Amino acid sequence: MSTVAIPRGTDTKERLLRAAEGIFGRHGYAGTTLRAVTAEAEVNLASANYHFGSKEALVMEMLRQRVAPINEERLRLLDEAKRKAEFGPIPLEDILEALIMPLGGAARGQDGTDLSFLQLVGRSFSEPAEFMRRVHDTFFRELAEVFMGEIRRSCPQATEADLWWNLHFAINAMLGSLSQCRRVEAMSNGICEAADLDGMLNRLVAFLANGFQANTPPSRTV
Amino acid sequence: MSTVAIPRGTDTKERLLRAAEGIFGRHGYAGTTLRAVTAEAEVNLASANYHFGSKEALVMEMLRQRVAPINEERLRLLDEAKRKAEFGPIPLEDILEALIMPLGGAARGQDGTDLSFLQLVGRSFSEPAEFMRRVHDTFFRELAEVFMGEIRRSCPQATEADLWWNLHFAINAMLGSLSQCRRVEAMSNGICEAADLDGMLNRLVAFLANGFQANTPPSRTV
DNA sequence: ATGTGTTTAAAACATAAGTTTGAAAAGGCA
DNA sequence: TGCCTTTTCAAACTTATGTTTTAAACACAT
Repeated sequence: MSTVAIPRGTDTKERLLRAAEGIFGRHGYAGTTLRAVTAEAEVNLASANYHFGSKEALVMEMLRQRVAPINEERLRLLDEAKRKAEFGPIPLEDILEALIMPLGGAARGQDGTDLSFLQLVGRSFSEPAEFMRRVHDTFFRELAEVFMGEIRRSCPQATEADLWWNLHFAINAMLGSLSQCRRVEAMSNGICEAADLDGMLNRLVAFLANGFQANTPPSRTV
Repeated sequence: MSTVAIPRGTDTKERLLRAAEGIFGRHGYAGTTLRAVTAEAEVNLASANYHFGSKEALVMEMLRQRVAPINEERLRLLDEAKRKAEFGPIPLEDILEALIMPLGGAARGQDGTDLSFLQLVGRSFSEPAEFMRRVHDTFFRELAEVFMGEIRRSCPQATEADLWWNLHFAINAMLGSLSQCRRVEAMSNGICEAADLDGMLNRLVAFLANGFQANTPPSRTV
């Protein structure tokens, strides 16, 4: 049932964060019970509240530690692409790569690929819990603005509405597809392999880069 | 807090299904409590178990009643497109329209556009609850096969892996984007309007049709 | 060694939620 | 009307879960 056991000797706070990560990824916020987390972490139930104050605070801290480095890497890659483009418009594909590829790096732990981490990121977006919305605003609103700035420069012919809609589609395709990547294996009867992270991410980037080139046609009746 | 009140006179079973619909859409499966549902339906708490046997059965029945007509409409549109193409390969855009447009019709109730219905559909995909996975397999596995059959005929040059991955991206973009369509309004500071259902769906179809044309490039290192 | 602040432990508490129960009310039919 | 079935209702039951409490164990400086 559980994933790789958390090594003994690790201090309690760290063990809690690690256990929360796996359980949140697999079962979502509501399904993350402190009893399950403390059991997997092999620590006492009360220690969760002792160290973090509340379940919300524990999950928030876990997300912060996991998401912050990814966003830093995203901005770093975006900056790198900017310099590569000599501060002119960045090719859209490079922008999307900067957004997407850091997720691959983060999912590749020391003990192989951890797909439940991708679920975790996806859930942080789709969770209905009210406080998760705040979480997301905290971590992603500013990032979206920065990326939108570059996208705008790269697609001068598109309207603002076009760009925001396309970014919306891209973000949701990214989070949904990665979060649910196990499903494509089942659907395709094993032809697609989610464990091939690079393959998956490259396909995703190509798909979204193409999608972005859609100049939205005028509304038509269906 | 609640949406439009459910008209009195409606029989209990119907009231429960309608209330469950709105609450499930807004708060997900775990957040759908029988107490909240029966309160919104203005019926007694015990009636949920009396009429449906369990919370799972109530939600399942609600989903069945909502999803089944959509899938029928999807197959009808696909068939229509097939005949329009004189039983040759169907244009990819038409296939995607058959998949997506019925969601718009379903979200347009008698009292205006009901965006929470789109959330409902999206959640039925992303919910971590184990039984929701079964729900989904029940309703969508066969549908995916049928659509894949047509997609395959329309893209003879692509590999099976290409097609399944692209379909995966498209489905997740569709469900995620529609489910979270409120967010694009916030992100764009009101430039994008989710209430304009036709506009949103047309943009989505265009985006995905373009994305599908991505011939996945060979894996490259990043 | 002793005292002090920190961490862990077991148990209890309070609340929320799915379900069950038994009686009352409503509906239908001879 | 009288009888039977179906439905509604209020209340209780059971379990799950976040949180708190109190004491013991521990770490470490004096």
